[in-house]
Amino acid sequence: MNTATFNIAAVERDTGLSKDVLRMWERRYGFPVPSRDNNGERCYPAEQVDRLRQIKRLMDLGHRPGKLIATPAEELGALTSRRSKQLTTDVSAGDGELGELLTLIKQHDAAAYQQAMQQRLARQGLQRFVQDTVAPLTQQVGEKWEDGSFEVFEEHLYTELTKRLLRQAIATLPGGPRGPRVLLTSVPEEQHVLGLLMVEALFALEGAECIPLGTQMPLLEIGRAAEAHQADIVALSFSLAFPPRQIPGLLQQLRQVLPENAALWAGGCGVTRIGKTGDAELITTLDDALRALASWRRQHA
Amino acid sequence: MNTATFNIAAVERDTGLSKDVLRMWERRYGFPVPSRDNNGERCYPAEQVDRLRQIKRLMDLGHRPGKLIATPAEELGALTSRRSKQLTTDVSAGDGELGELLTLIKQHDAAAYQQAMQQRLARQGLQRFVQDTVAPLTQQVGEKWEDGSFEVFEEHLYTELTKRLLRQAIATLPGGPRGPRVLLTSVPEEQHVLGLLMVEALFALEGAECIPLGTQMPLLEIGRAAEAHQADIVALSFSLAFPPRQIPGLLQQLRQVLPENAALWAGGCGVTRIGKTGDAELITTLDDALRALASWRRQHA
DNA sequence: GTTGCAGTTTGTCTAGGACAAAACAAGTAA
DNA sequence: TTACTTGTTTTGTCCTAGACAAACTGCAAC
Repeated sequence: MNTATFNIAAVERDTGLSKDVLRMWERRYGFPVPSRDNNGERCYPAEQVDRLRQIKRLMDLGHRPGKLIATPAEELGALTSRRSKQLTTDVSAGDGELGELLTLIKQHDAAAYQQAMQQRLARQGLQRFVQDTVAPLTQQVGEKWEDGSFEVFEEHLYTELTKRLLRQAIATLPGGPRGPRVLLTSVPEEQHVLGLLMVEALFALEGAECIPLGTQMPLLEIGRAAEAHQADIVALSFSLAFPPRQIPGLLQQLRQVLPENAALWAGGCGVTRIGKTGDAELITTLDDALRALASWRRQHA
Repeated sequence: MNTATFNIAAVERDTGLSKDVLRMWERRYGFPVPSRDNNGERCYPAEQVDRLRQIKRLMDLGHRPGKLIATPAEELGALTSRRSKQLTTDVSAGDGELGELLTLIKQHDAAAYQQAMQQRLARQGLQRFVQDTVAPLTQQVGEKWEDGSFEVFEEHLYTELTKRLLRQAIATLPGGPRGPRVLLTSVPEEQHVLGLLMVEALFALEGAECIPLGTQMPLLEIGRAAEAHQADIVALSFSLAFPPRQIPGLLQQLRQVLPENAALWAGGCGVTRIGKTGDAELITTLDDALRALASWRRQHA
């Protein structure tokens, strides 16, 4: 089976590599080399799509395409595991329980995972649950995915179940009449929402009024929403997969459509890769976010 | 303000119109006509981006670009309201309470909306809540958005809050050891999840075992997930915004990577616009979904 | 009505060229 | 050693312009 072939649009959808890039690589590196259909259009076999996704994964980790494409398939796996093992060990060493949670996901046992997490939440309280469980767990799932020991769909399952837990926990919190009004969202193309939910949980605990708008808001709409909700802070999230080149321009454009008195905060792993900018405050960790909130309150006391 | 200009990538992000289409329209229809920067690259002013989004909205409704672009801006609004008013009236006439819920969203009063919905859920029970409240409400929000009386961010707020309610309700249901195992997800580029959640709620009520994988799964990964979870049914959702041309090929490819004995169901407004296919069962309404489930059970009794 | 057939509209693909921004390497200064 | 500057290579994105197939329209015949 798996004799299906993919046209260039399908490959773009499935790998996240733009058509331009796919054609450019073919021209420059001689990979991928799809066959052609009757109209002379590219037909990618499934195996090339898989390899492309693996390469994209490594690129998001900081590797460069020229080298990856030159590397034979067998060595690709080795590349990653070497790099992320050192990361994984010092994170997971401290808390073997996280490993058990990961195992439940790996076994696709949704019910057991949810139960274990519920218990943890009850034991730790929401703040520590977010900081000591969800955050490192997400980190590790990311690493497992990077080194290939988690499939994409396993990461999706983790994300989906964890989203539900966090949302449920947030729903039980009282609305915060106290702190600033924080509008939480992400730009189009950026679909990762776990980071936003973690921040929302922490902010809601601090009594801030969070307005979750989900992901993928067009820039002009973010501006309108900020105005309509009279938001004090607009918080955006960028994941590692988001093209870093676009971020600075994007923040600049957003700054221009936002009300003067609204603060713009940009967080997530994606912003660690860009330099400082005058348009937005960059927030790289959950602690940073709490610090930023405290600092905002001091300035607006 | 709003003197910011957008490059072609930003416009693609914000409107959902591909770079190819943007350039083609410029060539053919003479709109949009962006200015150029020092490198000769296109710079779109904010107002053109807004008009493009409006046009895209109407296209998703079935209008054709050639005519829309020829229509002056003032008339665009009229086009839509005329078309959807007749729809709205016969839906909302029966239940004025839905109007109140819409008003709460329009006033951006998240807390009051959530409370009202919680009450409704308690009163109606989950099944009727989904079928008689969430489904028509979603329909109406879509129409309000189409005719411009809802902003995008208001639709997002509705979606986000309603997602939370449904997920919370689903979480309280016991896992179903009885029915088929249903894997719920959507393909990359398809981010709408409310429809999937509604189906999940109904199926979970029927005792089926639902495996929610969130949205945007690459095709090959859907195949792997179906195998790993031993899914009996793979249920996909397509919204109106999803390019209809891609759907048939996509279902065909998916059918090829799916285990033989797994059924493939495709639902959502998006599939109403494509013809019958041998690769998947098309499901256009929530009732259809329940019928399909009952039918599956009869065949596998 | 609806079925079939031309004609028109529309999106997507193709090709290759150009260029700027990012990443790297090497050399120099503290 | 570290920290900074400089030149070079790598890489993605944008550009133009042409071709074609699929989808839709309108008209005619049944």
